[in-house]
Amino acid sequence: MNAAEEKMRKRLEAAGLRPTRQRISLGEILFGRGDRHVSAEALHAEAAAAGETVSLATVYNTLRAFTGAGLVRELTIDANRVYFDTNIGAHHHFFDERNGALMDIPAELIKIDGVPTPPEGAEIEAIDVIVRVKTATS
Amino acid sequence: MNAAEEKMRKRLEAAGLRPTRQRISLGEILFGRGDRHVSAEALHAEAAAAGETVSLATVYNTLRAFTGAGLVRELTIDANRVYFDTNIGAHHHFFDERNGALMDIPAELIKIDGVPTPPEGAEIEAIDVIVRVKTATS
DNA sequence: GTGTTTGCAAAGTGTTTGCAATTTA
DNA sequence: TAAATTGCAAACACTTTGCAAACAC
Repeated sequence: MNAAEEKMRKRLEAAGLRPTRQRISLGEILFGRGDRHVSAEALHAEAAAAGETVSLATVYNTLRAFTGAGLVRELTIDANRVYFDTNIGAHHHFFDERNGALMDIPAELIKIDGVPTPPEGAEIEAIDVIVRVKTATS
Repeated sequence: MNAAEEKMRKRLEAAGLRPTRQRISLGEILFGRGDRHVSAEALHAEAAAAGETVSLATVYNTLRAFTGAGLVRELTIDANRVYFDTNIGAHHHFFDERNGALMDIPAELIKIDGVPTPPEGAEIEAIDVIVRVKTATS
């Protein structure tokens, strides 16, 4: 029995999710190597490349389940693709419009002042800072 | 000859766009009343409500043309819908996740410090701050 | 066993495209 | 008249859904 697999199984149980074969596989890919930003499509491809059999629908289901359980966070950065971020703490992003690359910016680095009081009855959920960059054309 | 229409015609010409009937109509709706945030679908509905005959495809074409000409700016805020902002100056946004409402925050109000140097060879295009709020459930 | 999850294929959204007809300069 | 624009319907890319079979507890 693989140790990483066992650990993932526990992590899913702790989050109240049934540790199915597919969720364990996807979890290992997502959380196995530091912070990641993935689209459903990309995760599906990675799973396939790793020899795991997981349908695209299940990848979507799983990512939604992980999001609901707080293991992962949805990012809105590109209008035609949902990204999921395995870093669930507060932080910001560099987004390279040329190639779609995303890079974390630790929350402590950026100081934001002067955010006005939200409209009557609204409460601030999150403050997202996206630094859009373009790499020079080669 | 409507004065507003004539003005819009000139504005389009100045931007290097042919002033077609459809572009003038859409332009008047977009720029006629202060800063606006619209989706293609919403603009199409508004045009229809105003009695203008414009196909949805043309609304998309026009918004793309306006974006290219710098009359309008694309906003990435919601993963399944593109918004266009008639305010092309630097500024930020409140976004109400409950009802999709968008509200401008003047750039001068918010001070951002500590943005790290972008990765090698990349240049900062824009810094977007999105303050996500939720109105209390009624 | 009972309720959950999977996976397929079909349906759904929002957006783009091909192309003939129309319009603009 | 030449080049750009329109509008329809079809094509697209991404995501969700319906439902029967497989699985977890």
